[in-house]
Amino acid sequence: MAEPLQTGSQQADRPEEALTLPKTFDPAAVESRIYQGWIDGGYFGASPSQVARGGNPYVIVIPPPNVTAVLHMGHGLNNTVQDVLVRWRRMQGRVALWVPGTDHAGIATQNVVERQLASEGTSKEALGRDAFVERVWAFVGETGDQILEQLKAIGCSCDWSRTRFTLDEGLSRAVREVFVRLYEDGLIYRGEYIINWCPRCRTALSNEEAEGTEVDGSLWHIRYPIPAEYADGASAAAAAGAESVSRLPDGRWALTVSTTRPETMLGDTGVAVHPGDARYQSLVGAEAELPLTGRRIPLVADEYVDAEFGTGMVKVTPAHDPNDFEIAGRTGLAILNVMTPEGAMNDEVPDVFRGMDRFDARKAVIAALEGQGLMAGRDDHRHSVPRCYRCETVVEPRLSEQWFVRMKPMADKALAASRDGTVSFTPGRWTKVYDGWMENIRDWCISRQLWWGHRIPVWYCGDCGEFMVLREDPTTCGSCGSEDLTQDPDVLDTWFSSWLWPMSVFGWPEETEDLAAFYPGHTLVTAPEILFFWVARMIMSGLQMRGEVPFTEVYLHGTVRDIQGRKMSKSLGNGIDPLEVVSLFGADALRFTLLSNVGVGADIRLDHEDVEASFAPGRNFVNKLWNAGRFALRSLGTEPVASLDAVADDLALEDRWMLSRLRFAEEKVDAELEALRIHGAAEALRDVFWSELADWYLEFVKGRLRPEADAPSREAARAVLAHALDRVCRLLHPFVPFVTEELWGKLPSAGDRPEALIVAPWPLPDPTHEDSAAERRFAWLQDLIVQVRSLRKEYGAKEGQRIKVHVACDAEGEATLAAGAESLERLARVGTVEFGLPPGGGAGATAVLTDGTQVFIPLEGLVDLDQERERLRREIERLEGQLAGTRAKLANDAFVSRAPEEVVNKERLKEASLREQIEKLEDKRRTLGAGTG
RNA sequence: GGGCGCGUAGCUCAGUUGGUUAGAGCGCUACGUUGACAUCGUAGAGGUCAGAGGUUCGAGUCCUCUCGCGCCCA
Repeated sequence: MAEPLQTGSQQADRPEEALTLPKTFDPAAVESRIYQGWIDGGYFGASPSQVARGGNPYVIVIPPPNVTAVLHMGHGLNNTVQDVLVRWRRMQGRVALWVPGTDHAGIATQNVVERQLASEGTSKEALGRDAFVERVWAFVGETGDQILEQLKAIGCSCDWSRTRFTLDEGLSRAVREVFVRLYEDGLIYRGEYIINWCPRCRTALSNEEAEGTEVDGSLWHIRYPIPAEYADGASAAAAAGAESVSRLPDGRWALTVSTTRPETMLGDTGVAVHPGDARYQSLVGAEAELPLTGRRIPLVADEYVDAEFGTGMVKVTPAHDPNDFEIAGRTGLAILNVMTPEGAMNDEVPDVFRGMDRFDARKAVIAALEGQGLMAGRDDHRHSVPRCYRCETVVEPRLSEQWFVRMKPMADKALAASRDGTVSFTPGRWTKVYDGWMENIRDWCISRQLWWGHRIPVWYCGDCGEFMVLREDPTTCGSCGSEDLTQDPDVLDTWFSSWLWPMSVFGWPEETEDLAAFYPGHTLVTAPEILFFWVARMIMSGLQMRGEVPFTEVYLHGTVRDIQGRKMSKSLGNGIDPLEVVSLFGADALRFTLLSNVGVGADIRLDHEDVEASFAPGRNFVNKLWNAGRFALRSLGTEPVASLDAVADDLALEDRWMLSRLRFAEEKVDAELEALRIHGAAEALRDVFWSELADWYLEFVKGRLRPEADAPSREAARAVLAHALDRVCRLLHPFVPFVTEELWGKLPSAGDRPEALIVAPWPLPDPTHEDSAAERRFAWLQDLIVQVRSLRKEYGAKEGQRIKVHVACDAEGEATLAAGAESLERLARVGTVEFGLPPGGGAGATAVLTDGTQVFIPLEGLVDLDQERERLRREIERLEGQLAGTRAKLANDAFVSRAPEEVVNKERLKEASLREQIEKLEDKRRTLGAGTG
């Protein structure tokens, strides 16, 4: 049953039943109702007209999750952080807009559907391209918005009316526009180079998509015989110290090369040494016999070779290694591709290896070489093997014709934007990582041999051989008029559309009102893993296409890990499903747990085997908040609450203290959020709500809230309590939106207020509430109470036992105590308070506060005099330890003369305070007599 | 090989420009069901701030090195 959000106008006659809340907050019962209320209120939306009317926009675009994705804890963290920022800015009055959407995720999505087809006994080839793409669309149509629905469950306040998908028509137009424009500007080119090839996905990958993984592998040493006619050169080289040149058992000369991938030797077309390497001078220009193939390959000189590494001689496989490809380009070595797109050996290799998978071929080649006595040995070798970031198949460097983006010109601009602070990174250390990547930028291979994605807008003419790069599909060849046109079969890298996301979601390349109002945006929140893939490229495209960075601050949060520090992943089975957490403890508990853990850029550890313990902090916090609200509602009753102004003259010490602490928290939370220190804000909120409001203020005012209490005092307490809870709800709303909205809606308030907390104004610190005198005096009272409690406990006073307390303090203390006696009595279970120490001492326990106030508790029958003497001795010893440290500082001329005046003064005050405390404790100890202590 | 980061209580982590008695949550110990909350309260135990040098009147904080761990790029 949908119950509308509480509104300000309903405040006047709050029904009695609203005062009784269930003992624990039941998230399941209220979350969907609250969320629907926000939707119905239209609070998530933002329109350009608001900006046109002078509104100040605040824009976040979501890192679009894959259409195939289901929500994991990483998404949970990422989106919770974004929601905090957006809700905070919205309450500040900004035109806050958070644009949601999904990414078509070329390889990932295609893989999922291909697996489906395989399980049905068919394949994409059997279906044909068009039918396959249709099938993927159907799949996306079914499950594509699943993850966005899940975001609603954790409270995300995205403008759902603006949901975008990277394959939407408008966004596709943006992709095509950029491709054509960059081509026209000479920044896109087609060429035949070594690219990273995934033999399983059968597509090219960018350098960023080939992830290096360290493995303990092998370095094989293979001997290539040297034909007899070069024996003189070989013998000269050996004499010159070339260790890799030696004789085989049959007397032939041979040279030794090393490789981690023996199977590639079948594609060798040469051997190279450094031109300055004297050892091999006599062999440059000679030839070697390539084993197993019957081919002869030349020995060439090239600067690339490191004479110091290994034997200083390398085998060259131009079609299967990027460096070797470059060597071939410079030296004219032949280029021989020996593998199929699937990663098997092709027809260029001897019969026995043909059709063999590359890893089988490796074993076969090794065995064959051993059989011929040409395997010189093997060393353990730890090295990096690139794997496909989508399927983890070992990537094969492969010579092929692809489309590339020339990155250098764009990188220069993007680097400048970081250098001059136009865009900033939090934590700051990522700036260097970003700069480093920009400085060493490499061209971006953007074509993918997939069917799911943005088709490359290039057409080839079957008649004249020309090709065209076009914004609109052509019908005839621009050169010869032929209608025999074929579009490039490949699609573009998914990131080639996501790098436009901050512009394309607003309609670019059209100059829309949205674009004018909401571009550039402000904060980008994501994980460092996609700094290069996505963040860096968005900055480049923004600058290139519109001359402006797409956002000004980048917040890079940590990774969610398990208790052992392993990244949560499906394959490890160590993940925690955010939706499970929501159903168990509620969205607020999930959020607060994550948020109070996001130290800037630090990883978050959660125990997947004990979800309850992991999310207890958030759940407990929400429960505490709920119960404080429950108590307040009951105490405040149904009568109207006065404004703070109206009760200004009746404020008690604790009222002034609470207002002063609130003012501090308001300032602190805001400052922490500005600096993107989310956990700092969460901590400040916990402090003010739990440690101050709940632990102290509520306990202090309980008496004053009773119906029989003195009316002016009661009204003041009611006003301050209502105000404090209102402020705490507002400050907490971005963090725990559901429970605060629910509670706030039921709270009484002094005047009219907005219809919902989500759009209530963010609290501005009221400087008139700052009250250092109240803070000092209240702190004294707190100290007194804690000391009494501590002494009670020390001597085992029963909880229910009302004790008598003597307090010897100054006039201010007496005044404070006179007003706060009731609280002291209740909070420390005190029966009577007497000023001044009892004449003649007597059996009891003593404590001294930092200002010299003496607290004496006569505890007949409880206090053991020896125990008390021992306790006093330890206390004096502790204080003397501190005093010694302070005196040493003050005795140091260098400290007194060089440290700032205030630091020295502080030390002097500390010394006096310590001395006074020690003296009083010593006095007390003397009156207890020598005893045995 | 190059770069970045981390090492603070049993565990997970804060500690913002050097200046307090180094903090929080969880866990632990003792007591407690006083009409908000046992998803709680009160009191407490627990730290050579990885180690060694250095700068400074003063170092968890700045510098150098060592040890251990992680990540990124080649």
